[in-house]
Amino acid sequence: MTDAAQAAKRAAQLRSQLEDANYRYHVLDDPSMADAQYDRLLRELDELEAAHPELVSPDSPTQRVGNAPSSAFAPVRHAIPMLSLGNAFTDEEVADFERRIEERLDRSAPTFSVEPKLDGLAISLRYEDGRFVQGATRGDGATGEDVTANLRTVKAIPLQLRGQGWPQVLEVRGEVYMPLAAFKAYNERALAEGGKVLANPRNGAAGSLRQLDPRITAQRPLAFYAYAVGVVEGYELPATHSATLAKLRDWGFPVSGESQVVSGTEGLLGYYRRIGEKRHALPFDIDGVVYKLDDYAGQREMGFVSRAPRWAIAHKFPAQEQSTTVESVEVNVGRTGAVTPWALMAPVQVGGVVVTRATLHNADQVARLDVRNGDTVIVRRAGDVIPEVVRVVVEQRPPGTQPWSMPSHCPVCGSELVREEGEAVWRCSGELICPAQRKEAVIHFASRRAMDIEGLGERYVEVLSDLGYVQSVADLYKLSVDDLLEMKRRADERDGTTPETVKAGKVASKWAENLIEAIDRSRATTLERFLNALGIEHVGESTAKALAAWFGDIQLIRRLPWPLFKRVPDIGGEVARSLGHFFDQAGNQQVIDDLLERGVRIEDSREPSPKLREGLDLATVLADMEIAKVTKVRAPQVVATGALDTAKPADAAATLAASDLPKDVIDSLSAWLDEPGHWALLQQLRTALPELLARLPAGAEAAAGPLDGQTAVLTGTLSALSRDEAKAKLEALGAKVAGSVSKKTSFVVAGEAAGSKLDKAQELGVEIWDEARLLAFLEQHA
DNA sequence: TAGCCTCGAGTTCC
DNA sequence: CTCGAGGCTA
Repeated sequence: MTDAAQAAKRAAQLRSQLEDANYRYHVLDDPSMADAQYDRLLRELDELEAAHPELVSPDSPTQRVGNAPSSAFAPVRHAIPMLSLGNAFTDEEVADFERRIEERLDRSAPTFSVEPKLDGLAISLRYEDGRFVQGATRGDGATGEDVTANLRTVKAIPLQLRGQGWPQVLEVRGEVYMPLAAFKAYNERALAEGGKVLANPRNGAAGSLRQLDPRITAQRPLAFYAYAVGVVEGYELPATHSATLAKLRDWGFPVSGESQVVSGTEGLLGYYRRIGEKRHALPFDIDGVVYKLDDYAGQREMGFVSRAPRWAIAHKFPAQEQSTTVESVEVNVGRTGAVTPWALMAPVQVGGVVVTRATLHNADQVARLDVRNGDTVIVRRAGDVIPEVVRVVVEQRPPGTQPWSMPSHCPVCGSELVREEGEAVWRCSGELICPAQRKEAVIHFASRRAMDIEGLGERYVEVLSDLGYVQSVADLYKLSVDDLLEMKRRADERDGTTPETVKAGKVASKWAENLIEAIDRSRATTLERFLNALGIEHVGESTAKALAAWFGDIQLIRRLPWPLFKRVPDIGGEVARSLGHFFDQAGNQQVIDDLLERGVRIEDSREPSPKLREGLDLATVLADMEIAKVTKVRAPQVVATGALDTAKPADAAATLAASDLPKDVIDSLSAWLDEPGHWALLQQLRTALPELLARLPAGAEAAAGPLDGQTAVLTGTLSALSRDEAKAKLEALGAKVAGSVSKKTSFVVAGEAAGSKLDKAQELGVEIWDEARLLAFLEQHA
């Protein structure tokens, strides 16, 4: 055999191996070859073709890396037009579609071939004698663009048909798309390398096919599914669409594994529901499902209306992404004074609900998106719930707009807005004088997880606050039924809505009585709720619970020098200082006094926890205070000098100077002691420490629970008990209940419709309990 | 000091 | 649900 003949034989062998690997990977979803081996064979073929240029053919796998750029896309006329489909959005419309077919064909419950509708780009592929010769976009349906060179780079598209007995001429229609995982990976890499990221998988796929340089297309992770045929010559197709799909698969085309055959309206809607539920688990974006009458005879009989077939329809999911216009960018002032910008938009349906507003988080986010008044924006419901502005359509920006900027003063109270070094949020400096902050504080105070005043929502707090009835949260406990009725009258007067009927009067007084009763019920509370209700910065539910468990008593907590808060696990310098700052303010102490005076009772006061004993000494606390140079090692040495037991700062400084401590320690401590308030804080600590120690019960630890040291996470909806109840019961058995899954999670309790947390648990191999298992466990350890 | 894990805070709509 | 930031740990 000649050298050239041998090379030709080897090249043919390599091509067949590589195409086979492609087929197994993209069509059968059953890879037979490691990526590295694939690359090795491809390189060998490439070298072989370089040495023997006569061996290069357009259907060689080496050509998938893309050829040099072409200048434009030639128009391609579709001999059989690429149809568009009619849309159905409701069950009703699907039923109508099915009924029309039943009536016209005089059949009951006809059979349909159904499949997901991929959100990609429709294309047509032409094969002559089994070889891929031309690929075109859909275009307007009659004429598309020749993108053959780009399509050659898509590995899921066979360059040569498999098996035997295929038509002499075959046009295959299908969708080019970008799998979600590949899209994500591509963007991550692009971001890391400073390249351009793709906006979404659909645009990514469309943009990739319109690249003039196929070598760029080759870099994009595109995939393909076949769903129909166009021109077929020299071949008799099977009688049904579903059988044709099976043929396409045999010939080497990927066909959606989700396609099925169902019958009647019920079959169609059932399929729609099943796919809808699976939608987020699918590895690609879909925007609905497609129903096609399965038998070709029936299709011919049904015919067409204008451009769309009567025998097929797309049943669309409610759109998850929509465009709308920004009417204005407004700001909101929260409980902590955080000023958050949000967009007021023209109402638009997104994922089945009407959206008019979306948060923009903070000034940085507005700048990043560059949202301006009048802009057209793309809105999406993040995690299917919360509306979010994805991006601005800059091409549609009206002329003469200015970038948005954060106002310099609070829109509610006029105080200056300030931003802490290194923080993202701007805050209103008005604190307690800002009506917005006061209002939010009251709403938080009354909320379910705080004092739980039923019926006191945002609406009423707003009026109570505006009309001056409630300045501080303690004022709530001064309100009478008459106050509320008068307030309501004034509010109605203000709004100009006053139907003064006897009935309205009765309804109003019943409302007032109920609210007063709810306020009264809230007087009996727990320390945890009370602490949470105060609205101390950085102190939410979880921290409030820890404080309650460790210190047990509000009278102790409200007078504790701040470094002692750091004795509690999960409380560090920031939170401890925040607590100290809050209780240092006379106004806040007054509010606590007022609340207790007006009948608020903390019903679970108890001794501080004996676990505190460890570390309740001056040296440990001193090390906690984050004084420069006074470390864990140095603090005991400082205490040993006795300098802190002296009567005046000057004495302390003298004692320190006389000690054998390093000079830098002495200097930094002396400087610290010179600052206002620090000496006083030290004196407080010296009295508080022994007092606290004396209050600690000598008793042993509580009995061990069966879930001690375990962390549980709840997700989905439980049926027998609420999430809060489940949480409380698990905690009673010693477990910690966290909000998110990590590798530290001991087990995840998954109820109905569990979402991303369940996925995460599976990914990390965390143990998963269903509700039955939880109930059985609780039962057993009751 | 970086890199988890959590918690807090703000948010939308029914 | 998401983002930002605090606390803890290797």
